[in-house]
Amino acid sequence: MPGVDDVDRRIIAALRTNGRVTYADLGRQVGLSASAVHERVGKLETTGVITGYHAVVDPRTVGLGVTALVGIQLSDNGEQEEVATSLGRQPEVESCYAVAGDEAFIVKVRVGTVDELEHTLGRLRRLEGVSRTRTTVVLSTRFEGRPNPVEHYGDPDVEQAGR
Amino acid sequence: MPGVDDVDRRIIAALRTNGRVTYADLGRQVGLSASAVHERVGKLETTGVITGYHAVVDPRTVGLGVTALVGIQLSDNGEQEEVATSLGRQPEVESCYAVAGDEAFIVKVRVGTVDELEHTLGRLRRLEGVSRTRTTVVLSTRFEGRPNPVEHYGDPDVEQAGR
DNA sequence: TTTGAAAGTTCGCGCCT
DNA sequence: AGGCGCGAACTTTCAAA
Repeated sequence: MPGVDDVDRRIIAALRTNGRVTYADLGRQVGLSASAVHERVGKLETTGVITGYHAVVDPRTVGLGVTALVGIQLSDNGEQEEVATSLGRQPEVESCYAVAGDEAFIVKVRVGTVDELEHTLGRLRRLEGVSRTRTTVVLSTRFEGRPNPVEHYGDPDVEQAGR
Repeated sequence: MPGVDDVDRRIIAALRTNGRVTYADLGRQVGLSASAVHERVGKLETTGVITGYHAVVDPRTVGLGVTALVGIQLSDNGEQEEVATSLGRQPEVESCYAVAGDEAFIVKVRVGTVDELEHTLGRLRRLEGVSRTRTTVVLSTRFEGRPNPVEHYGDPDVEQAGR
């Protein structure tokens, strides 16, 4: 588990910005041959730094115009792991974070209509181990999943030592 | 602004799962020639259905091990649009949602350490137009940005009619 | 939408530093 | 180790039908 060096960071930044750049282009951007970049990207993938490449779709264009953030409280005997698993089975739940505070999870839900939201919330509330939900409706997404700028990528070791 | 048809939906699903598939492969998956797929994907891009392709990076491996969800309250004279713009200028703020409720925004922040989180929160609180922040620290990310299953993609018109 | 063909890309391998 | 260049196979990206 080696360090991610400076060239890797620039490769990562480029791939976060455009996940479909060719290795040839990437090489031009970072000043390496296509084969060298190919090799490095392969290593970043197998070491788990890059976990995948995904097209991002405007949810409204595919009938998912309603987004909500939902806090999930466990019941007294609620098992955190089991609830997490159940949440993972709900297709409307796009992201799931275990959080500090009196809620066990905050999840992001995407559905087509408020009708559907009502349905989905009912389903979440009825999951084994869940006592309460608290829903915040998203009115508009200003920006989302923005690639963090390059200068914010660092070697984890350096980060921990240096502050 | 035409409808997204069934083949488009399958193309979208494939590209959400693997944003780097070749058009040739895509064509095999959906039963079309590479050029036909190429044409369709180009159309999906220019009509704003597909907004981009991004590599997904494990934040921990690039020194961003701390995530928090932060609610932002406006001060009495706080201008929503201006605050949104300011939030967009903070590189630690990865996503920003305008929400219903007594907070104007909920943002997702990523930093390297809790020290840095303290710093970033101080900065957010001091932004023109912001009165309060309320921070929820993420303990673990169970899953994030999961591609919604295909059966959840639909023609927006059909969705609205059909429920 | 398909075919066809030129230009460009991927990706393994061996050599070089 | 890691980068480079080669080369065969494959992919992209046109135009024509």
